[in-house]
Amino acid sequence: MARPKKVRHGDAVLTHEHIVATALRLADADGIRQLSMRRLATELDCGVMSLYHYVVDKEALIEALVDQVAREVVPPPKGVAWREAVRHIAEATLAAQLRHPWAIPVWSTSWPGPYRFALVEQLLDTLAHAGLPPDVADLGFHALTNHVQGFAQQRISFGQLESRAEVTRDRLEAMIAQGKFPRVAEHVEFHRSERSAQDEFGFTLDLILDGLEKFADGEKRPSVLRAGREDGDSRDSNA
Amino acid sequence: MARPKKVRHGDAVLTHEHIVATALRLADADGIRQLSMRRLATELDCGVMSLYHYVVDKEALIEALVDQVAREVVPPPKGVAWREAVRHIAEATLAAQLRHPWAIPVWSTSWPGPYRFALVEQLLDTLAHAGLPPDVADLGFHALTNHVQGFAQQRISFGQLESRAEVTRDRLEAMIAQGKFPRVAEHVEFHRSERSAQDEFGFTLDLILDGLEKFADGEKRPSVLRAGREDGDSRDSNA
DNA sequence: AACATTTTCGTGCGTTGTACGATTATTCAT
DNA sequence: ATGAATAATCGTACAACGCACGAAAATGTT
Repeated sequence: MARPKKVRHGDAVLTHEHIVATALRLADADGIRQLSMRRLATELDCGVMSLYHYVVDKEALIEALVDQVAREVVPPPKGVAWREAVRHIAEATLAAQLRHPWAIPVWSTSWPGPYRFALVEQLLDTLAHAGLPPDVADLGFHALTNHVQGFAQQRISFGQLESRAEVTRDRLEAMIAQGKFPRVAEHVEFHRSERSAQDEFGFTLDLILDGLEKFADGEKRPSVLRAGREDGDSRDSNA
Repeated sequence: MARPKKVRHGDAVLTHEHIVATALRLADADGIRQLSMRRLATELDCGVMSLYHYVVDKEALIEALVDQVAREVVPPPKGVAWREAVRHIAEATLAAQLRHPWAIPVWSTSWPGPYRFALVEQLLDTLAHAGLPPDVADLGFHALTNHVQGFAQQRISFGQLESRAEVTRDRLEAMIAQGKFPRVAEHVEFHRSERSAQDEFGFTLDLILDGLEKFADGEKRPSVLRAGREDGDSRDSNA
């Protein structure tokens, strides 16, 4: 009978929000690889299995974490032009991802939660009001999100390559020192230089937006795409 | 003294190539999540720790696996125009990734091996001969690779969403059924329709290439980028 | 007071990567 | 041929993981 008397160890009440918030803190601090259910339970001062009353499994937990990051993306002000709205969404999403680098690799992999759904809806809706043919809007959506996602990924990869992690850096230096990859060497040099501190993100963003805008209001027709869905923008948000 | 006599169980000789080839087969068959050192050793009919004589750790193994995928990308024929060369590289890379879907999430995450380095070099070199300002080439490189990577990612995500995995599909249906995301519903419908069977990949690829081409041979200057690196294409492959 | 429901969590199972050191096979100098 | 050095193989063991199961406690209801 030498059982511990109290069953609830922690002082605070255990809730979904509290669990997710704590997990988010741990992920921000030590990365997502260091986040285990055991560590999370220890941090929350509760038993491991208690967590499973609020979260079906670890995957669902991570989904919730990513969704919290998506939640940080503040929507653009109402009434701005579509290009500005898109730019706002893209930049805000990038910023949120860079604030939580661990989320970047899982962003596209994990199932989207409600906040990420809302974010997608927002971007799609913005593009739908841009006067683009529906097909172009659908494809443009992916072009834009791919840019954001890829840029974030590249940033952290190069970032952790440059800062610490001598092993990684030495490996790059060794590869370049072979002399077999002069263009890669130049490219790395470009990223190290101040030139690349310019608005790289905006450059490619504008490139995509310019490309899309050409299709606005019948100015140009998508050549590689078959005709279809000519209804235009008939359906509104509450139709 | 009841020790097993033979130490080498398998018949074939254990080499790095053999290990990587077998691991690749297992990954293709059951996905990378099912690939464990133990399973690999079992398949090779050797002890688990024997693997570590040829591979420093599992991460290095996976790097080698991804590099094998990069190896499958055949270079474009010599002498073709730069746009065709870029298109070739992009399409071949996409095809290789889709042949090994498990590699897609790890492609950007894992350290690049020699074959992926060569692939990067190839694309950079192609862009360097396109008459683009160096900065534009460097940024265009990322725009292109992000498109390939993102497209591949989206393809497998949507693919495994549509085929089996009823759970996942039901979750999407439930989200849409809420009626809060009409644009997402349309977008999913677009991807399900025949329209999206068109050359979506090429459309966005052309969009990027068109955008880049405007900067060729001084036709246009990058506006958001500060001047710099005006040397143009002075350095050749063997300078 | 008695019961039902929700919340908590200890125990244990199966699996993972890999550190350590022993064993065996191979090569080479003598 | 013989011994020593080197390379290759692998059994054992450890710490960590996600989580299934079912018991215990807390809380709510009547």
